[in-house]
Amino acid sequence: MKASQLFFPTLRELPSEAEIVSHQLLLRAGYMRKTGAGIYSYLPLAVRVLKKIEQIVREEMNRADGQEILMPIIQPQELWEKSGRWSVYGDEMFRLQDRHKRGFALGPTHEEIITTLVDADVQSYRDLPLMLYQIQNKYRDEIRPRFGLMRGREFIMKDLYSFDLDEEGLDVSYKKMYAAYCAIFHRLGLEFRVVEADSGAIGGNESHEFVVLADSGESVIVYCDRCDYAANVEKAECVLPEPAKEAPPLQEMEKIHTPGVKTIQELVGFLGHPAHEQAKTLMYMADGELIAVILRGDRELNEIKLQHALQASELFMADEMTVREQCGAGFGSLGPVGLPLKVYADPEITRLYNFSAGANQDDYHLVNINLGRDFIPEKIIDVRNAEAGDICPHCGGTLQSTRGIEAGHIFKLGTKYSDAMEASYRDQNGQDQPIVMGCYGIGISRTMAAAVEQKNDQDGIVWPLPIAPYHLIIVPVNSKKEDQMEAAERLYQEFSARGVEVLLDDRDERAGVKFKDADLIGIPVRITIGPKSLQENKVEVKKRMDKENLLLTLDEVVDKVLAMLNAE
RNA sequence: CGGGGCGUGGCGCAGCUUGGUAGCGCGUCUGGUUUGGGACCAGAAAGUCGCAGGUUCGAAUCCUGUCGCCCCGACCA
Repeated sequence: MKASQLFFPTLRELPSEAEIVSHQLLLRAGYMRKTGAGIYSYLPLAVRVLKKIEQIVREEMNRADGQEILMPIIQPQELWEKSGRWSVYGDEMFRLQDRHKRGFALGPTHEEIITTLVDADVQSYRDLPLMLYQIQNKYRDEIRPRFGLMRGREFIMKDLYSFDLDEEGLDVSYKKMYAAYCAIFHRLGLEFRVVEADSGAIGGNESHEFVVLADSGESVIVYCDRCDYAANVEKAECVLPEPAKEAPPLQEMEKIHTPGVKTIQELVGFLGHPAHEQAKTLMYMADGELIAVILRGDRELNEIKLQHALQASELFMADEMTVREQCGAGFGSLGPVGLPLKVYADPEITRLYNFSAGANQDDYHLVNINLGRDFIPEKIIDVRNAEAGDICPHCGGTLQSTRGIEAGHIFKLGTKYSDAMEASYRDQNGQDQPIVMGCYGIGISRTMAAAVEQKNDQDGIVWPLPIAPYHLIIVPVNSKKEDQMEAAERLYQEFSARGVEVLLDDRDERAGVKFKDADLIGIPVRITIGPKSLQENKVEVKKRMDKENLLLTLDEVVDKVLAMLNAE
């Protein structure tokens, strides 16, 4: 491709709307433009990257016995009513009507369609197992789309669904997909981790996330420094350390006047007790009932764990009015002692002695509180987020923490949808059995953004070779010099003939502009053809991340660069 | 949905408090000089100041409404 023909409008200045680096660079480097909030148009360079990601995904899905299909984006309301999700899915689903006022949804996911499809045409145990997938746009009316492609309202996704006879079959399919996903992210050239994840509202009993590591990522994960354990902080089990041999003597509980002290930090200053010797009291409405949750002052509550532990279908933080009515004090003065409600305590509270917390009276706190003596929780439940420094639940090692972007997520669904959609097969004994399902997604467009987020520097994007829009860019320093252009054309032809995807920067621009653009759009290897070296029949080769040029003769450069690319 | 911010040539912004000629940088076009890390000179085109009402002799500027965008939160998984 000639750069003079390529539509890649690069910007010299940062677009004001972009906050994170992948968003900024994809706009600046001319990969995409915003069409609306969370809706983007992809320009030629982005399409090349997306197609490459899709192709890698497709190859691995096919290798794992997946078969590609394509389902409609527009989905009839009746299918969603059958699964019960038309009313449950809420505002996140784009809904529309046709001229006859029939309801439709823009597909946020395709369980309903595919289960219906499979139900109609899979009748015998002989037809299973089956794995079907598609690569297609998804639509979710996010409350707040943000960060460019990270959370869009329209995005490209690969979704595969597995259909098995039973749980054992599902295990096999799940393992296949797990392996295929590892292969995919490895081939994409990205650093990633597989983490145990919460399966959330989708249900099922096993789930893993594939997280592309990047400091700006929204997912926080912990991983063990000794074994291969890794988990989303929301899922990671928290392990209590061995108790101290001897509990310290219990001090007498005392009420302290603490005017104006509302936060843990303020109390640290006031009492001199560190946060981990205090208890934090959080108030939640769980299915309409006000409850209190106690955890160590320096910890964070994990609402998902709480919701699971309480088996609550509806859970949200209580408002101060309700709290004040029932507890006699506002936020910042609450504590477990004497609360007329169900109190749930994190296990760590059982290891706290003589700790402090609110007194349920404004401007007062209690010190030397002890569980068992001063209050008895309804239940001890693990409800905090895991953190770096925690004990690994598998091997006892120490957990480290890092951030990343959830690019893939695999779930065991079980029979949730096959029950709802009545998708069954006839077994060997002539009995109808529900099909056991799994679903497996990769955000293709999000993966592109995640790659940029992980691979960039001051000058722009640094694509891993497997997903770079072009492998190589040839830059004649001065496009008006015939000898330079001749050499450039010759190399362009030779590389192209050998299967290398080459961009030839034949634009009538100064060298500086060409270099800046080449770096910005992130082409892995650059060949520069300049007057001095060309006199010696040589050209310069430079990898995107290298500082130094390599001088090679025109005769050897093709083989050498091919070897370099193959080594990547 | 709550809080905050922003809408002014293609992009980034100033002007608004105190109403009176729409401005700067980048980009674009023409000509010339240049040509190894975002060149220089000269000239040019391009803006219903988001939209709709209102106040006023006069509105980018003041008032009301509305639409859109960005950030934080809640929500979702």
